[in-house]
This record gives sequence, C-alpha cells and structure tokens, in this order.
Amino acid sequence: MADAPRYDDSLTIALLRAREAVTAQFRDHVAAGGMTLTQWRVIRALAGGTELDTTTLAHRCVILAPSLTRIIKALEGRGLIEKVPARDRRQRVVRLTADGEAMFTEMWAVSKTRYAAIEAAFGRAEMLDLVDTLNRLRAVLEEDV
Amino acid sequence: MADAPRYDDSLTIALLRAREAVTAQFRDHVAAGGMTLTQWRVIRALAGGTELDTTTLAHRCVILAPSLTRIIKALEGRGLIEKVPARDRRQRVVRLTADGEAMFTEMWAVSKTRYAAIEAAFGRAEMLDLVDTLNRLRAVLEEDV
DNA sequence: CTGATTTAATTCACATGTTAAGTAATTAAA
DNA sequence: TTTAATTACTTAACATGTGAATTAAATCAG
Repeated sequence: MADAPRYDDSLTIALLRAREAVTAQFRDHVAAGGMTLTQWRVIRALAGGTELDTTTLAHRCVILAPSLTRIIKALEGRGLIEKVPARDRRQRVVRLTADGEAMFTEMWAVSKTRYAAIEAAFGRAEMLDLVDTLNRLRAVLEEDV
Repeated sequence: MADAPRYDDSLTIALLRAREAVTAQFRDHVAAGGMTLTQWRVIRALAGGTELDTTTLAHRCVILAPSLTRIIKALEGRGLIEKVPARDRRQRVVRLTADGEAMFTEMWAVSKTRYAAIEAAFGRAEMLDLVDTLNRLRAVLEEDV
C-alpha cells in the first residue's frame, strides 16, 4: 500500500516510520525478557556499574522525568536496579543490581546481533551518515529556527 | 551537555532525538489550537474533503488502531470530524466537518511557515535526502534483516 | 444456505508521553 | 542567618503506545 508521499510533513512521518521500523527489530526480543524498549534503554545506560542520577539518566535515554520516575519504581520493584546514596539528597542516583547486570549481559548478546544485522542490511557507511545527519538536524533546530 | 555518543544503539537514540527536535517546532502551535500532535496528523490526513476508513487513516498517520479509536471519539465529540456511511459496515469511514476544515485551514497556514523555517535552516536538499534515506532504511528493514 | 474463517474495529489493561502542580533539599540574597 | 529563589524529583491527570481479547460483519468452504 504505497501512500502518495505528498504530505508536507513527510519529514515527521518519515522519522516516525523509520523509528518504528528500527524498534521493531528489537521489540520482540526485549519483550521476551519481560521488558519494554524504554526500560531496556535505562538498563543499557546503567550497564557496567554506571551510577547515574535521574536527570542525567533521563537525558541519555530520552525519557521525560515523570516516565523515568515510574520506570525506576518498576525496575527497582523487580530487583534490577537499586538506589545509591547521593551527596545531594535531592537527587536519586541508581545503578544496576547483580540481577540487573546479569539481565543486561544476557540480552545484550542478542541485541548486538540485531544491530549488526541492520548495519549489514543498510550499510555501515549509510548508517553512520544517517546518524550524523540526524544529529546535525537536531543541532540546527535546537539553535535557532 | 554533550553525551559521549558511544551507544551502539545510537541510531535509535538519534531517531528519537531528531524526532523530538522536529516535533518541538510544532507542538506549541498545535497545542494552542487545543490539539495534540497526534490529533493534528489525523486532521491533516482528512483535510480537503478526504474520506478515509480507520485502517487507512491509521496507516497514513502512523497511529495504532486502539489509539485512533480514542482520537476519533475525541475529535467527533468536538465536532471536528464525522462518520460517513460505508458499504462495508465493519468499517468506520470519517471525514472533516465544516468546523474541522476551518480548523485545518487556520492552523495549516502557521504550520507551513514552521516547516519552511526548518527547510531554510537545514537546507532543502539535505532535507529531501534525509527523508529519502529514512524511507530506504525502512524499506530495507521491512524486507529482510 | 450453514458453519468456519477472516477482517475491521473496539475494548481492556498496562506502560509511556506530556504538561502542570507539588515537595523537599540546596543555593543565593538580604 | 532567615528568607527567597532554584533545583531535582515526584505526583496527578489525561492522551497515546502496545499487545491481547472481544465483537460484529463479511467471506469462504462444504
């Protein structure tokens, strides 16, 4: 079903669809681990003993603060992450538990494979170029416009 | 705050951030019209007297069926869209009301301006190339991998 | 024509996106 | 140092994303 690509917001739609296509490559695998893609981004950001406060974590994972509050609660409830005492007591600093690290290690192996498959299918150079272009677009939009 | 871009899923993150940056250019304007970006996509898809069934509309707007059900209910409740009798009575075919068309026309003027600004800032050729690249990525992923 | 299957939407349940308001801790100002 | 302003999160309320189950209508097989 080839839609006539005559939307002026084809950029928005193209971004939506591309993201949908990419995440579809990982969704089943991540779901099989009892996780959502968003939760998986958090686990990944903390992998390897990294300790992060909510603000930094939210920024890195591109998750809004209220969502992250809920996600931390959920992952903490499952014993995958734990709080770390912080100097600034306003902050909530977290890290993976041993179970969390194990979960990451187990899933990361497959995840890497999927990512490599995308790279192989689309081309490494193309992919690097695309990421670069996306980042430049973002830089331009966050400056002026 | 320049994060070290060493995630292997930088593609996923780059897509997320780029989309975030683009939608940010429209969110306020659309919100001022009492609408969400998702609802606006639906309005746009129906502009100009277009009649569409839920499945086609969902595909064009990249919205899942359950979400579209709720959105249609909301927009119908506001008198912006209305049902159209369909041959196949399983389908729900909708179109804009006169109010809906008016709402579109009013907002579209500004929306076009914003889009033009993005094009001016990022470059028309770059933008067309980006959309093309995104669509090729999607095509590749939806085939094999 | 009747029953089984498929298709189009809807509904449900839960996770996340999004904005606004609220809380507690830190910092800055008087 | 006491108050005002900021900062880091959390909570609340509502819209959307997501997968599974449900309902109604159309199609197919026998």
